[in-house]
Amino acid sequence: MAGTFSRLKEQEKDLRKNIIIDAAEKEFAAKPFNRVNMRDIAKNAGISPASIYRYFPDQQSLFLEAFVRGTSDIFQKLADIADRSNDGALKEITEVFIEYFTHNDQYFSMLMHFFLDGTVEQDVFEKLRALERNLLSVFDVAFTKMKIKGNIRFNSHTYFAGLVGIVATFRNRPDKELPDVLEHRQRVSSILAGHFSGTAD
Amino acid sequence: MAGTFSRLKEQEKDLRKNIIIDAAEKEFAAKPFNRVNMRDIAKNAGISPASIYRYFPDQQSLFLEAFVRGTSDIFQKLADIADRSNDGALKEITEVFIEYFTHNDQYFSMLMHFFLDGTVEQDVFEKLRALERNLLSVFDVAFTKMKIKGNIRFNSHTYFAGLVGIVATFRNRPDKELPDVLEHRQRVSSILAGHFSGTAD
DNA sequence: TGTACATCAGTGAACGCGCGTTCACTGATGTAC
DNA sequence: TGTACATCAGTGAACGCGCGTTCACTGATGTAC
Repeated sequence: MAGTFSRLKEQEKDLRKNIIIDAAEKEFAAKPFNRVNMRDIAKNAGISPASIYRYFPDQQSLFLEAFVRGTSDIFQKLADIADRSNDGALKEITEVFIEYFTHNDQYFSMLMHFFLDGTVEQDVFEKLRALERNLLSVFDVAFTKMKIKGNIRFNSHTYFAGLVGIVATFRNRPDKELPDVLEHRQRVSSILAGHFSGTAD
Repeated sequence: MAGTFSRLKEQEKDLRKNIIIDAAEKEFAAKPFNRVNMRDIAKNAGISPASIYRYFPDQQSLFLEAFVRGTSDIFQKLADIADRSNDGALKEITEVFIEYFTHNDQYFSMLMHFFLDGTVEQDVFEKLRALERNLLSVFDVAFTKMKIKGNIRFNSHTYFAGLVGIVATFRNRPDKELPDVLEHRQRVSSILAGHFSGTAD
């Protein structure tokens, strides 16, 4: 059957795509986002640079797919926490968010890059917007359960922006190791959570 | 007198430095930060690219000096507002901050670049840290006057991060014009201010 | 079972561009005597 | 007042590197008959 056959071929192609994304992720984990390049990804995947272009139209698409695949687990996890809790579990969501992006800074840098760069293509942009909406709705759930005063969605926006700002502002430095950065971010974000819970600390 | 003479020469040199910084600022205002280059700055200043290197050791130093000069007024203004107020004037500080960085996105992008890049040199980094401390102390003054509960400096950190996140997260888009972005940022930041004032809205 | 042809993954090398920075040089101005 | 020399701003052209992407080609596998 031609149908089954071409479906098989599609699956094989997807497998090979995933190998390239694996390689990209390894590169992202090994060095700062802005120094990851196609040659190194190819080398890491054991293929030639030109081959990548059989699977991805350009670099940006590859990066986006890596980002989406790499962050889907954590976004799902955050959604689950919010859904299952009675009180919104804002503190836990916050901690998990901070913990994840502290240990996976590559995705945070990528996100900031997409936000700040201004040269992202339309369809890439749309996909990111969809992701952002998903994430915001996690906070919507939390704030709804918390019965927060005022407009839910605006509060979600504000809170999300706050978390992004915390990760953007407190970063690795010559004198600061990762555990210290994590601790500081957790402390500061718990202050933020406190202000949004009505129980300042 | 050799003293006076060489002082005059120093002044002239500073004047010429400032002409280059003027040109850099014009470039920053005209296009996204990451597309500003030395050739265009030189062209804008009416000199050759090589000449810039008589006044600045490298691009990063020029950018930093442009940033410091370009933002010193607004930082001073924010400090004044906090100092002169009785209640800390958090709302006004917030509005001015958001308004400035919405209309001078080049400096915000530059700041984010310095934060996220990771390849900034030690002395550049130190100068930015000093600037950040200055800005944080503005919020310290405000929160002290507001008699906020908890650690003052940590609250300043949190609040500053929140504002940074708001500017980083809500940006110009194909479908969003500058006034809309400003309005949204103001609305969201006033929610943030509300949570830090104990009067949620 | 064999032959001509199509399809497609894969490749090394090269293209092309942007861009920070340096080079080797010119020309004006100041200084020593 | 004149001459040799030092200093320094300024320059056009080139260097050098990184890097995304494309080119022209090979070789394996599938298809038609």
